[in-house]
Amino acid sequence: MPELPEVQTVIAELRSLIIGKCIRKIETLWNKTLVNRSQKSLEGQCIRDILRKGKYLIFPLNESYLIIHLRMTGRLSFAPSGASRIEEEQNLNHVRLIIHFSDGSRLLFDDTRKFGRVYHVDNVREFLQHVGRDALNGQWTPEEFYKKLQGHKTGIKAWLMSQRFISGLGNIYTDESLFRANIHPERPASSLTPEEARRLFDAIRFILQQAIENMGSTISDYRDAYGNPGKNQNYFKVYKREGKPCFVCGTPILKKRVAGRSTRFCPQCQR
DNA sequence: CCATGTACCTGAAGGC
DNA sequence: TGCCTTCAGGTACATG
Repeated sequence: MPELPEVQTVIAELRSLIIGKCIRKIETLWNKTLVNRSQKSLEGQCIRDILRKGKYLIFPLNESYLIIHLRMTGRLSFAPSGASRIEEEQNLNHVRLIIHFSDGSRLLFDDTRKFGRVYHVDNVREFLQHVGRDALNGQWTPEEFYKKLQGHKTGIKAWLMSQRFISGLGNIYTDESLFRANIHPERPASSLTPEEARRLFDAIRFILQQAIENMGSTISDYRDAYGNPGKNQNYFKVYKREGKPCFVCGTPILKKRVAGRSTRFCPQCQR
């Protein structure tokens, strides 16, 4: 489910809700959700900050780190102290883990499909070393983006989705970015011209920032930390629009399996 | 290195 | 209504 904009939206909200709070207890309701790779105790440690790299949420604690990946249906919901019926109010029917804070408030991790994970680690750098630089990291330049494409004959969609070179893009925003840049999803990554690479670079930033302004996209499961859906699904140009006319040229949008995923694109506009 | 398939899970939607 | 298949915002791992 959540890609970079959805994770960013949740983080922005959690920032004012849980930074500074201290963990009283972690309650696991599905044992595979929590992956503990640290010898430190979580109890008594406090949330010092909330960071993000790609789709990973990073919570620095006093002596270790909690790292969360929401995968397809993961959802984080904050329950203030005294909010005893938040599960019913927000339709949290698949709560897998609860962080109980010392002030009585809670952070609930709900995850229908059980793919999401909460990792407890000592070394973030080591844990995320195979994840490429975040798509919205200010260090990116179009020139560097172009250079990274070189030597990779794999399709541009697979390249963007791998998370190894640039992180944060999933199925929705990859398709939306490639449409905006007029680039066919099966083009070999290294075949992009410097001009095309710049168009794609600009398109990625536009698409992601627009989605963040719209509080993410809700297809079915995604909700923010307050249980509210996003609005960005109203701005899709190709995602879920197969068979409908392209907004630019009128040609029906195609749906095709690319890089193992359903891929939507305009065969006329994207070359 | 690269592409493809499978596994992990649940539930919604569509076909019959 | 019910049964069966397919599909879904993701990633890791095995296989050619």
